[in-house]
Amino acid sequence: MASPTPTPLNTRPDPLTLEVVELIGEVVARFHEDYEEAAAEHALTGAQARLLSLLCLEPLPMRRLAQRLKCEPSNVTGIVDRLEARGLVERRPDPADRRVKVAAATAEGRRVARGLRESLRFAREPLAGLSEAERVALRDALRGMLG
Amino acid sequence: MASPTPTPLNTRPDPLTLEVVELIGEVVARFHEDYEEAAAEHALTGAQARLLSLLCLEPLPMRRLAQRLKCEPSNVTGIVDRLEARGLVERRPDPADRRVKVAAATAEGRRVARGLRESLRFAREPLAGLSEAERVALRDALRGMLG
DNA sequence: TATTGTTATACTCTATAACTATA
DNA sequence: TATAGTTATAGAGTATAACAATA
Repeated sequence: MASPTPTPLNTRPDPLTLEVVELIGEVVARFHEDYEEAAAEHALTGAQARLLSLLCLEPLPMRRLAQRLKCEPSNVTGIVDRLEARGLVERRPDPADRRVKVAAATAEGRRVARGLRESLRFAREPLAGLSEAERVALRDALRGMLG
Repeated sequence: MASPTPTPLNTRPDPLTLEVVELIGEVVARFHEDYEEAAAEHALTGAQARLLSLLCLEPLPMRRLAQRLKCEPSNVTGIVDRLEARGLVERRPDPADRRVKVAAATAEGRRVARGLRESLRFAREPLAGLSEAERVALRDALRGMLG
């Protein structure tokens, strides 16, 4: 029997799906703008802000950091260098494996990261305009998208 | 009287809002990954892909292009240079103002942009997993967010 | 031998400032 | 004089390849 699934992968999406794609693109663009702007307010680049935020959750070896940021390990060296020069991050030896260097946020780094989170207006303000029911619907739809 | 508005700007967001913010961040990250990957499949950088996509909607003077991309006009010169070298974009004189150069996608540029759009899996596939009602709810919530 | 982090290199994107050709 | 586009310059992110230290 024919499947009732909406938007099969190899046919054209329906107008509703197209509009949602368009809207997601706009949200993504605004979110990014807002993130870069918030980072700049703290004299950080986007990459630096993302790395610092990751390290505020837990210290990570350089290699792992590269995996999380989805970039080459060689890039992480420079980003950590610049954050370390500002005292926001430090490199610690791993006693279990002397090849490994574990990057960790300093107290100052965590302070800056907190300020960064609080600067993120867009992710919060427009949400304030939604009713609780709308936010629940949005949450469920987003969960569904992320599988 | 106390306002019943959810998430006033200068207080901590409630857990629901926090989760939605988290989810939006993930969607944004995945969307971006997907976009960069699709661009790379066509030997384009993200910036080149965005500029080319804009020009497929309508030709634009360099200055306007910079405004749309939210970057300095001097950057647009290089991006258009690289796309022009590959025959995907061309610069046309503006008869009304000889200072202006209008950038336009070539037929080949439009072909590449079409392939690019079709490569954007993430924006479409996860949506296919949502019911029509969920997609409507998502659309309305996104519209609400964008004001 | 394999792995971790780094260095060296080259390219792109970015902003700033100075230049040119028009207006 | 003001504006459109460019050039020149410098900093940052990115990938690739080669390297040292360690496993």
